[in-house]
Amino acid sequence: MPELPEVETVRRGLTQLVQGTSIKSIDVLYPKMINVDTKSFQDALTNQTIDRIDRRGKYLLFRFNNDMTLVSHLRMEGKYDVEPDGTEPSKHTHVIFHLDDNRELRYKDSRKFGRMYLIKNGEEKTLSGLGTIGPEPTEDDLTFNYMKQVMNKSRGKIKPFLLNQSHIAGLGNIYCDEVLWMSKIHPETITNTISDDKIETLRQNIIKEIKMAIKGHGTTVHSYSNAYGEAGQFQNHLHVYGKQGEPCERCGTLFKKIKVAQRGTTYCPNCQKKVAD
DNA sequence: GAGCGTGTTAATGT
DNA sequence: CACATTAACACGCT
Repeated sequence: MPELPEVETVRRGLTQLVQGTSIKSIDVLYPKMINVDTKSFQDALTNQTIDRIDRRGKYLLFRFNNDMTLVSHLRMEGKYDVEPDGTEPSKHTHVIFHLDDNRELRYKDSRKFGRMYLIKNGEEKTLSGLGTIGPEPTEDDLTFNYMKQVMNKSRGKIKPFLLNQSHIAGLGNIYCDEVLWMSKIHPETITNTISDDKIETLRQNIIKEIKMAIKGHGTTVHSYSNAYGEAGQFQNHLHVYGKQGEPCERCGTLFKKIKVAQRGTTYCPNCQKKVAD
C-alpha cells in the first residue's frame, strides 16, 4: 500500500531508470485504468520524451516534452517495472510503454485499483483528488499555523482527519497509526480538542516519520516494491502498525486493534488516551 | 463458492 | 461547509 514515502521511492527509482528516454509505442491492456481513450493516450505520448518525474502527495507526475503530464496513482497495489523488450507480460500488467532503447516501462497492478490521468501541464487543479490536495508533510509546507487553523475547525476524529488528503498530503493507514502513537494521541480524539502543544508534537512527528521512511526506502507490508523490484526497509522501524496483541515498547501494555472510520487501527490503550494531553 | 477485507476516492446524505 | 456513511474498484483469501 504505497503511501508518500513509497511513492517517493518509486519516483527516485524511475527517474534513474527512464528520465530522458522517449516512448516508441504504448500497449494499453486495461483501458479502464486511464481517463482518456486508448487512441488519444497513445497519440499524445508516442514519440515524446520523459523530461522529469515529479510527485505530489501519493501522485506521480510524468512530465513530457510536449507539455503533457501523465498523472499516476498506484492506490493499493500499483507498481512500475522496467524490463527488456519482449518479456512476456505478466497477468497483472496493464500498460506497457515501449521505450526507444529496447526496454519497456510496465505498469502492474494486481487489484487494478490504480489510475492514470492524462492532462496538459498546469491542469493539475482540474483533477479531483490532486486538485484539492493539502500541503506536503515537510517543515516548510506544513506550518504550525496551518495545522492549528485547520485542526481547530475540525470536529471529527483525528485519524480520519489525517487520512484526508485535502488536509495533509501523503499519509495512509500505516504512517497515520505510527504518528498518533509517537504523539500519544488516541485515534478517536476529536480533532479540535487537541492542544497547541500536541498539535506541534504531531506536526513534528509527521514530518520526521515521513522523512525517515523515505530514507528507509518505504515500508513493505504486503507487496510494495520500488521501480527496481526491491522491498523497502522501513517496516523494521514501525512501532504500532500491525502489532496488535504485542506489547507497547514504551509501557508494555498490549496494543489493541479497533475500527475507526472503517479502517483497521492499532494503538496503545495506555499511552494514547482520548483526552487531549 | 459466497462473503469478507483491503486503501482510497467519489458520491450521496445530514 | 464539515463530517459521516456508503459504494465502487477487483482480487485474494478464508
